Amino acid sequence: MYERKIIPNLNCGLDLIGEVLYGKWKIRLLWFINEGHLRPSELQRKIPDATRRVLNIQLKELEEHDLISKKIYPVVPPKVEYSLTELGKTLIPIISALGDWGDKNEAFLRSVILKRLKSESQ
Amino acid sequence: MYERKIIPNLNCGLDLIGEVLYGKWKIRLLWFINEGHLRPSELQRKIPDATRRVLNIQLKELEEHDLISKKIYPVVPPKVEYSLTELGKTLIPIISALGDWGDKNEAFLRSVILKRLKSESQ
DNA sequence: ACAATAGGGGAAAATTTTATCCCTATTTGA
DNA sequence: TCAAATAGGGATAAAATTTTCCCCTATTGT
Repeated sequence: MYERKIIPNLNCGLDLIGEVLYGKWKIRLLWFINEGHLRPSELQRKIPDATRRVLNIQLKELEEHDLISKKIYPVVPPKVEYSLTELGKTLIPIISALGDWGDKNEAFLRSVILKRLKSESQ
Repeated sequence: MYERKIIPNLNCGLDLIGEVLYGKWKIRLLWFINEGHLRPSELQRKIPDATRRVLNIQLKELEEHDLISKKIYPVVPPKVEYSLTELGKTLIPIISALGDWGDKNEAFLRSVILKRLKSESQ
């Protein structure tokens, strides 16, 4: 596992939530788990742009930060189900607000983001 | 400027907001600008852990995404003031909710984050 | 025997982000 | 005359994250 060389700041609430939510796929993982897609393979289907590997890594981090919990069923082939912890559930309204904001401003955001990407590659 | 090789997905609201808020200091920048710290040097004092350089870069991105606007006063020494755009202002309640969540769970979050950092470097 | 299924992980490469260092310019004050 | 304040940028290095590639487990069904 990668060992950080720069110790993160944990001064304020924003630092703390940043530390547990920073990760390209984490918010989506929480969202889809909340929607009932509990198994790793389902999550992979919902997030096809991420590789299995990253999803595993980010799921593990979410678990270590106690936002989700993992249940392993002792069957073959293996079955695993994730679920939100109580703490994780309290994030859902916030994630929902984030998604709503993005949806509401969808057209505008898409245009400014694309404009910037184009000017980058001029 | 860095040119991305992987084109970001812009499918849903979460993708879009992620694209404009992803950046280590962006949320704090928006927050402090909202609090009335408008000038680059003030923002640097509020966020001493970031270098001038990164703040400039992230401020520019926020500006290109139309979350903040920049006013340059033609004086010497130079004076610059940022302010939230109407769109930027609509993010404040969400950022506030993020910070509140972090504050409310401060003790717990700090402990799980530190536990994970330690186990990393075992 | 062997593929399919469902889950997972190590190592290294690639990508992206952030940090460091060194420059520019102008005016005020010591 | 020289430092401080104020804002900014280029080049490069370092750090962090994500992706790619290949490997493993064990059982069931063909």
